[in-house]
Amino acid sequence: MMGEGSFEGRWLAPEVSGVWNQFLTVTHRLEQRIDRRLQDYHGITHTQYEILVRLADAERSALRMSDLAERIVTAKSAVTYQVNKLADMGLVERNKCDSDNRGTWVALTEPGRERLEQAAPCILSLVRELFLDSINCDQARELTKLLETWSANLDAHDASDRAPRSE
Amino acid sequence: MMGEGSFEGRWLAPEVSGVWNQFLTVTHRLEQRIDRRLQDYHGITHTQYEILVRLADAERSALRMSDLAERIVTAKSAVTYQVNKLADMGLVERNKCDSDNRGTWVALTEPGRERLEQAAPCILSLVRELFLDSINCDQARELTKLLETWSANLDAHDASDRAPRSE
DNA sequence: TTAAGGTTGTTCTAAATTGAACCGATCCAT
DNA sequence: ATGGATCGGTTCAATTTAGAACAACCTTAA
Repeated sequence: MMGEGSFEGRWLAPEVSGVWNQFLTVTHRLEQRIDRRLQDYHGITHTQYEILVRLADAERSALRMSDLAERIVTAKSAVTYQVNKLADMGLVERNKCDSDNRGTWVALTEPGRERLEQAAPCILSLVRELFLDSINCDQARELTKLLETWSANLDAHDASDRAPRSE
Repeated sequence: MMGEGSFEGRWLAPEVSGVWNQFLTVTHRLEQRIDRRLQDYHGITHTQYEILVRLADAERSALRMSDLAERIVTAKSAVTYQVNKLADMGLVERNKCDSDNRGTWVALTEPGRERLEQAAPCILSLVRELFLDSINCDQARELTKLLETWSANLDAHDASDRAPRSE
């Protein structure tokens, strides 16, 4: 009734399914920790922080809404919501786009940059402490390779998604 | 103004910060994909699926609310909410706890087990396709080690959290 | 020019998640 | 025992998110 590959109630070799479970658990816990740290000490959520980071990394410290949505991997409506909040806080600025009247540029303001520069060291030290410091060079290389593979898998899966019954 | 270790607008060596960014992106995309697949084909969310999995893996296919909350890494109130929904769907059953009158046992029902056995192969094949198949044995070992380290880091950080100014 | 089709971003609604407040029940010192 | 702390779970309000519907705009091809 459980199909082949069953190991007394599991559907994956235990050591393998363990990796996946722990992966889920660890990622949840990491995000939770960062979120709490940001809210407690810097008054912004992780999503908002990610927006500030992406903006700071961008060309003229500005991005289009859709770009932003793609980079932080959320729905467009969520970006609208959060950008509005950030704009209310004065950390971000909305400007019309000249070349395309539909578009909006979101730009980091000076207070926004300051807030980011305040928060970043705090968060990065947390990321180091929890995540990066435990990785040696070989492992970093290996992990990078894995992440690229997973990313490519997702891209491939994206493509095949348009034709649902391609298997 | 940006502290030491600044690389033209970044606050971490580029290759290192890249790992973290991609880690965030990949985990989001993975979860998104699994969530969509579950909702489209099996009418449950990822959270609900995780609850069913944990129950199926548990002793007598039952767990206490708090246990459940800890295992799926969410707030207790979210568990109450989701268990109620699952109970309404008939996939799960709530029972009073004999030894502790405050407690509630959540148990997988027969329909619950059936639903899980329907969904699991679908999800596991997706997990394999996107995540596991790209990993060879060495990498799996390495990844397992990393996950355990991260987990331990989080535990340690938990402990030091009670004394906020322990640094 | 214009109509068709795709893109950009917002709005609206429903769902999910969190954290705080809360209530019984339990535990443990005295 | 009994009073105070703690635990297990629910309830409630506030925040966040996704998705669908929508309006405005752009592009292209006839």
